[in-house]
Amino acid sequence: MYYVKKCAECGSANLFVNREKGEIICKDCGLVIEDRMVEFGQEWREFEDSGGEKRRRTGAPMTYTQFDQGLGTEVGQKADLFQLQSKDRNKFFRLRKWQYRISTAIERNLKLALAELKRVSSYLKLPKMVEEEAAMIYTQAVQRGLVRGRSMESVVAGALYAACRRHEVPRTLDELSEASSIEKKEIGRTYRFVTRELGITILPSNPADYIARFASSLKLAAETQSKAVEILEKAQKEELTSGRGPTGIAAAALYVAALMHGEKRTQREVADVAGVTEVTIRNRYKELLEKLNLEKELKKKQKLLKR
DNA sequence: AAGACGAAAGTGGTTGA
DNA sequence: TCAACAACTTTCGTCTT
Repeated sequence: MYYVKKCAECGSANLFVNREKGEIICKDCGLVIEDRMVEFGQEWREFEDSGGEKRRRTGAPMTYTQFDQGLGTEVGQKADLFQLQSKDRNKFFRLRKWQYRISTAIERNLKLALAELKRVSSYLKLPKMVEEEAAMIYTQAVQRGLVRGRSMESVVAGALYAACRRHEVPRTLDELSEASSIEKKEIGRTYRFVTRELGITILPSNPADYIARFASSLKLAAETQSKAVEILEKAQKEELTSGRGPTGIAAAALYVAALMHGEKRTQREVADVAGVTEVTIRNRYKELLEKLNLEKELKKKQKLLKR
């Protein structure tokens, strides 16, 4: 659907469409081809329910997509967008006058919020799609009055965090916190609240998603990276990953993988980039060695490396 | 001296009555 | 709403390289 037929990376036509997540994934190389499949089943239904019959096809959902597409464009065009949006709303508040005040308030809020969102997003070097998704989530949150009683910034941060998770480019709460100067727990709270209220389903984040970023911070070879992922897969099977912090597991897997490939990093170094403590790495590391029988493999490699 | 290891106590969040 | 609980952190002493 949506006209994507081939993988941009390897040209394969072997694609997997995940409607729920709005993604197309190449089965051969794993590239996620983002398309504008803005299909949030649950939210749309919500709007259909409250928006009346006429708006069913062309109402609120269109606004999102227009808004969404416009996000990626230049500032000059942004004004048009807001006009469009208010134009769209005009129809609505002809019927209900009081809506006027709310919608202008929403627009004002949105302008500020999107500026903040952009700032944080560029600070974290997030992909455009994530930024747009976050904007969409934020827009919905505002329209549903979820910002009331919370600071705008914290909702922005929460929306960004959610968008990151949905796109499997996870940033830790710590990173979001640093970028937005909102407390970690506050972001977590609004994140949970917003996703619950909007009915956004988020897959539990996968430790493997962190590997690439951590590995490059540590300047580890690609080999080591894939070894770490391999270890992670085994760990999943042994149910070592459930309930534990994904970053800790990712860090431990990387640590082991680095040892095996003679690219030794100290626990401290790994712990720092992963944002966990050495103790956590040690615990995970111990579990990994025990449960996956990596001990002999590790010793063998190390003996080899000594010579 | 630096890193690895592990015990013990403390913190923040989840869960279930 | 509160207490029990698991995961994680902090701190610190000891062992290893």
